[in-house]
Amino acid sequence: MKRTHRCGEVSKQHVGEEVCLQGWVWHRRDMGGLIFIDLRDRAGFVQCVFDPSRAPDSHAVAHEWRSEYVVQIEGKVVERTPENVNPNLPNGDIEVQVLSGELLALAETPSFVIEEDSRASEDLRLKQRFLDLRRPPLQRALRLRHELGLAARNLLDEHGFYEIETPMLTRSTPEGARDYLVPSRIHPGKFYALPQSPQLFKQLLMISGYDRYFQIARCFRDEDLRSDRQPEFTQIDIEMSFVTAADVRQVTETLVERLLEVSGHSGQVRFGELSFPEAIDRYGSDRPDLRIRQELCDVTEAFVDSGFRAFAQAAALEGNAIKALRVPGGGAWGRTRFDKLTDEAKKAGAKGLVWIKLNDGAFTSPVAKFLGDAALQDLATRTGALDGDAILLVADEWEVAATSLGVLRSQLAASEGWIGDGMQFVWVTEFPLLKRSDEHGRYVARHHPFTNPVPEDLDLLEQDPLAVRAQSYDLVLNGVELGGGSIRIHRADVQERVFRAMGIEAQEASEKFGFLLRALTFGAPPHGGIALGFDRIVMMMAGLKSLRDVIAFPKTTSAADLMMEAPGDATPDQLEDLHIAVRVQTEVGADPPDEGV
RNA sequence: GGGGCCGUGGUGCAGCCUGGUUAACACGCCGGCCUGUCAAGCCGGAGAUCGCGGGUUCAACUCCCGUCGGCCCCGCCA
Repeated sequence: MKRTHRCGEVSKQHVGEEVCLQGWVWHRRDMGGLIFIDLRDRAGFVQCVFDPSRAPDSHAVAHEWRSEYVVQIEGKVVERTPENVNPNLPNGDIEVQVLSGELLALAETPSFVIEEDSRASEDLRLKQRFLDLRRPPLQRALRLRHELGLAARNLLDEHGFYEIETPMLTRSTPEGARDYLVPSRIHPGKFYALPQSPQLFKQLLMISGYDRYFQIARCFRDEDLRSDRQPEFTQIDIEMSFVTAADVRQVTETLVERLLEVSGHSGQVRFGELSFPEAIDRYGSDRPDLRIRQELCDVTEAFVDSGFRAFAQAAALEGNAIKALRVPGGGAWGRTRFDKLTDEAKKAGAKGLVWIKLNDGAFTSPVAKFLGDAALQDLATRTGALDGDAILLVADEWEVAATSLGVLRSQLAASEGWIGDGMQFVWVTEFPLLKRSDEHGRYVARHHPFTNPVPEDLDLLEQDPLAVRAQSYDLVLNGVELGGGSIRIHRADVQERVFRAMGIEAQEASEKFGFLLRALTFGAPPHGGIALGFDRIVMMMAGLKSLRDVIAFPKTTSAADLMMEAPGDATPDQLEDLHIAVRVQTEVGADPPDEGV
């Protein structure tokens, strides 16, 4: 007999039916007489009853079954008697009375228990990912991932997009992250690079007239990892011709609304908008978490004529600011707590942190004596600080002052429970086109070098490059950057000016991006697009905190695959073919390399 | 590249600071009892020399150094 249903799909509507189920033995409860087995598959599980008086053969078989055996049962779906109903289970009102059972495959005792919330350490689970993937949370996450990917494809198709694949073996381009390189056998000494994103290809597709493109594209970046960063990850990559930033954002919002719907986040979503300066000024971050209500205040004015020399001087300087953050309840905190906050602020670039406590109408602060009561009262009014609160202050260059307090804002929000519920989407726009790079000693693109400047800022490119705004936009959800995009440069002359502003001369530009510059001379439509981090979207929609929980076979923080034992050694023959000599530092006492598989 | 935390039966942890008994506990596993359990229960049992290497010491799971691996963070990355 063939399988008739998935275990988790058997429900009250099947009562009376004869079914054949196949799946894994999950929990087995042997009463001596009756044996209960929860038979599990990707759809869920169902309780199967083996009754020695009704079907002695199958009962004897089930007696031998153990966890994770793969088995087949045939039986009848019956309603449970009222006292035996388990209301906590989706199908706890029914069970399968087994008539016959057959073993399909034995299983070793799993090295960790397959359960909803595993207690096993993550590296063990990663080593035996095939077992970990049996756990319901992983099964739900990968199902959701499938559904979101499918929904994205369908929606983009409905909006006239073509899904077009672009190469995985491509060439290294300057700017951006470190590339993963692939040596060429046929071209000795040359390397392909795995794409950091399909950026250039999608622009070329626009130039070729494909009008609307998307791809659920794998991207690779050889940088150090975090819980929200994997060396290979997936983007929903979108590009459109003859559009403005508003058009791209409109499509993106429609897409995100569909994805919310599919993942069960019903209700209206608002997409807020903040300019980059506003985001920095109010939240101290270019990806603010708007679930946190506390905002930064600008109190520069309060210090202009203040008796606190250090701050008065800072306030007087052009481009500087004094930013304040009100900490509800901070009045009760001790010295140590503020010292720790000061350390954090310094790590974030601030020169220091000033704190003021307000208790019973009186101010306490290391700098209280320099300020005087009137000034302190003024500060309290400006920040809205109440009795029992504290105020944190940083004086510095405007962006440094704001972002260092922004770091404290996020940290305090996490520790003090300031984070509200919901999905707070916000577009961050008007990013500066360029930023200073200490590493390169010149300006580099904040987004990427093909981002179109705001037209009215174009002439600032030569005079005041940092003041040039980009036609770019980031989509932020609850403090997590879901994606970003821009309107691209579609004129060769503008592209050359931008390269020049970044200190890339015409010859260098043509060496590195010649194909793009050439393509731009053959009739490029105005175009723009966006790339959304698909893994992050799934993570957020599933309410999870780690990307590893929404990727079937993720890598560790050292970019290793513990199950495959990747990366692995290459054989001398392979290296020979690739014209590669390996120079590894072998240290005395170091472990010998693993045997591998 | 830097900082922090962790590594003890199959799994998760206690012990380590204040070196010295049979390395505790829970889950899992094995066996027994049990016909309505659903994280089944009760009884019994097996199972670790403490990531690896070196050092200190009469003696190291415990102290020191190094190393490997995992996680988190900064730098990096969009």
